[in-house]
Amino acid sequence: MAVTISDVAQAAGVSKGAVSYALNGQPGVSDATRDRILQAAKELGWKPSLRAKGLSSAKAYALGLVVARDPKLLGTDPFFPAFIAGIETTLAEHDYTLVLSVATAPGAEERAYRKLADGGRVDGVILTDVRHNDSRIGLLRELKLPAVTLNRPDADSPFPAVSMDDTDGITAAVDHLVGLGHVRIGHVGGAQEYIHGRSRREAWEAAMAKAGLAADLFAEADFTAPGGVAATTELLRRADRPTAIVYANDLMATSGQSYAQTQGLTVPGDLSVTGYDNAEFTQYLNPPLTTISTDPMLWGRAAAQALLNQLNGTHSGEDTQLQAPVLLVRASTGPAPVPAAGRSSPPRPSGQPRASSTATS
Amino acid sequence: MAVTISDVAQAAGVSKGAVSYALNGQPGVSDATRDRILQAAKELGWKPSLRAKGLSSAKAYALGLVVARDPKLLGTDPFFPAFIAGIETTLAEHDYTLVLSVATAPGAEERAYRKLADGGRVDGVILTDVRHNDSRIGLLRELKLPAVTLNRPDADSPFPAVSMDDTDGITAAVDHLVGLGHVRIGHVGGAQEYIHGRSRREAWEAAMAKAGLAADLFAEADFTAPGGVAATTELLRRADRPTAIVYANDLMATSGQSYAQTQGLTVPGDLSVTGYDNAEFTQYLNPPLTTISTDPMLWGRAAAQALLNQLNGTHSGEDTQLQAPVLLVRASTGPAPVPAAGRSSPPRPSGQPRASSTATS
DNA sequence: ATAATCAGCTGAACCGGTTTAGTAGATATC
DNA sequence: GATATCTACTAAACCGGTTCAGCTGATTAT
Repeated sequence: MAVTISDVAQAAGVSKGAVSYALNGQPGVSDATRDRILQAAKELGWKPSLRAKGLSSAKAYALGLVVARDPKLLGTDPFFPAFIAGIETTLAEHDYTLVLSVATAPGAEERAYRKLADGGRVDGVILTDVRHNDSRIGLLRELKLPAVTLNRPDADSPFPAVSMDDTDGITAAVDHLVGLGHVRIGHVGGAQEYIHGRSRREAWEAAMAKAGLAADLFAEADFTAPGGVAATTELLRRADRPTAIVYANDLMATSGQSYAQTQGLTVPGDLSVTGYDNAEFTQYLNPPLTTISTDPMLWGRAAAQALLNQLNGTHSGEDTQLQAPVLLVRASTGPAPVPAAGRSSPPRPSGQPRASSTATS
Repeated sequence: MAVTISDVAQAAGVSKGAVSYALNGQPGVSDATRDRILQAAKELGWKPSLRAKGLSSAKAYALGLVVARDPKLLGTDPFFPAFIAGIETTLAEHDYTLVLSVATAPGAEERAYRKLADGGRVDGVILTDVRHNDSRIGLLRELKLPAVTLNRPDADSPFPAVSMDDTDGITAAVDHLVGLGHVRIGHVGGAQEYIHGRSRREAWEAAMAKAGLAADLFAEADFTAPGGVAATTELLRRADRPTAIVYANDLMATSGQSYAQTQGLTVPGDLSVTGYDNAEFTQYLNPPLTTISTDPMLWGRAAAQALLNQLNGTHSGEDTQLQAPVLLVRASTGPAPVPAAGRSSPPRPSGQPRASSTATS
């Protein structure tokens, strides 16, 4: 087998304990001896066994992430890969690893958390996609598994939260559309079961109210592409159909925009569209999508850091608030269409940051 | 602390060893005693510590996956999430977990493998995105870390491979285009450093040769959207520019198609386009993308299974060959344009299934 | 009837670290 | 000069499982 602490101890002519002290920078060995031990360790190429370390120190040196999504949807969501990359950048500095669990079948999610907790495979977990009255926070409490949540749950939660407010982005999108002269601005929401589905809807409602507009063009969907089509269909069928739709994510915006086009509407001529997430492919759509650019990688970094802080006791007790995402204006939004009857002055695209190259004339 | 094997032993009135035998279904205890022990274990809610188990049995009960990609690209690639979900479905049955590592910085990849190997955090790894003369197989050999590779490396590899041949899909795409009357069929390849970048190119060349056509319209890209634009630009600038392009993945096809449209070409009127992967968003493009539908989830299942088989010694020694992906014909491919006699300007947008509302005129 | 075998169990060693209790020798204290 | 204190270390217990050697009492073979 591989070289163990005993081999190193023997080579350096000391006891196992001394090697342990030397390695971990603890007092109890003289500098001279420490150097000798470290030298021997290096020569033998000793890497302390994480398993043994974990057994005696009762730590797993791993964090867990359970992703509960339809794998079909998963593949389309740009959030997780970047988020995970962010987690990794933090973990790389603290020799922790990430244990990832994907729960696709119903009920698999709870089993996944139990699996991580039971054998002591992880020291804590990061909770994403927090739901309304999320049952997982009770579960984790029962399992005595430390955690951080992405955004603060609406139910009472003992866990620190790392939040990225989506209000500002949605507000900016609505304001942008209002500035373009739109008054019938719809919203295709994500599943309202998710708190980010809710908060985006509420942000839309608040922004509409602030502009003195009625927030009555709402259709709930489920963050999926087909869901986006269905919700868009519903909104466009209405007599007072919207001239602009704020979607709760890019995938729904993409499929909604595409659907509108197949119905003979031009984007943004007849319908302006905004997304959320800034998935890379959205800038290659036709037209490129105006969307809200989040930073999932930063979120991952911060979440992992918050969890590690909690584990080693340096948690501040405060929630972490990350910088709010910003609106990215592209060509899928344009001036509101002029009512066919009276050719009254259409609102000019006032001081747009970037020219909408595909604006209908 | 939690309940341990000793607690169970005491409760059942037996020794620790007996509990271990009973739990693992090994001989050495009578059925009656076994039942009594399992009963006691259940009542106490005992979950054997993975850490302790791992220490004595010298196993980590975890598999590793190192993903080395630009996080930007990662988020757009539908492959990994589904692939990981596939791995999970296998692991869920074998109480193993998945340790995921994302290496973004250069050099981080090797460090990631070493990190997984050194502490004994994983029992084996799955190698994706195999490269030409991949240095990782030597590294893993050195680290004595069992592995399986996705597709067989071109360098000599001691590890079993789980392969999904991409020849058939590309061949089908080319045949499809040939059947539509195309003769100038280009290929935008992925980075040729990757063996799947190469094999797709070779498949294209072979299919072209089979059809008696010259395979001279090749442009190498890097699987990214901007890369796809650059390669498409290059191909379309040529005097003998292609009437159809076979892209090595969906992302490049998406950006390439979008670029062609901004240049005034209609798809598929002037240019037919095929992708590879069947990312979900591709069916919501305008026009929906003809692509090759792979099954990353199945691949993940199979790869994890092959690795587990290798670990417990039941590996057959044979590579696993998965079912080849199939061509999915959508609206981005159509009949080859008839060469306009006198004019060199692009033909009129002929009967498009959906109007390209934003074509610059 | 005695030896050989075997099922069923126990006690202890072991995996590779951490940590505690204890000790020898040097230094400080009075 | 005797005692207390401190430094630098060692030996051993410990984490929670697995596994091996050995012991017992019953069954089978001769």
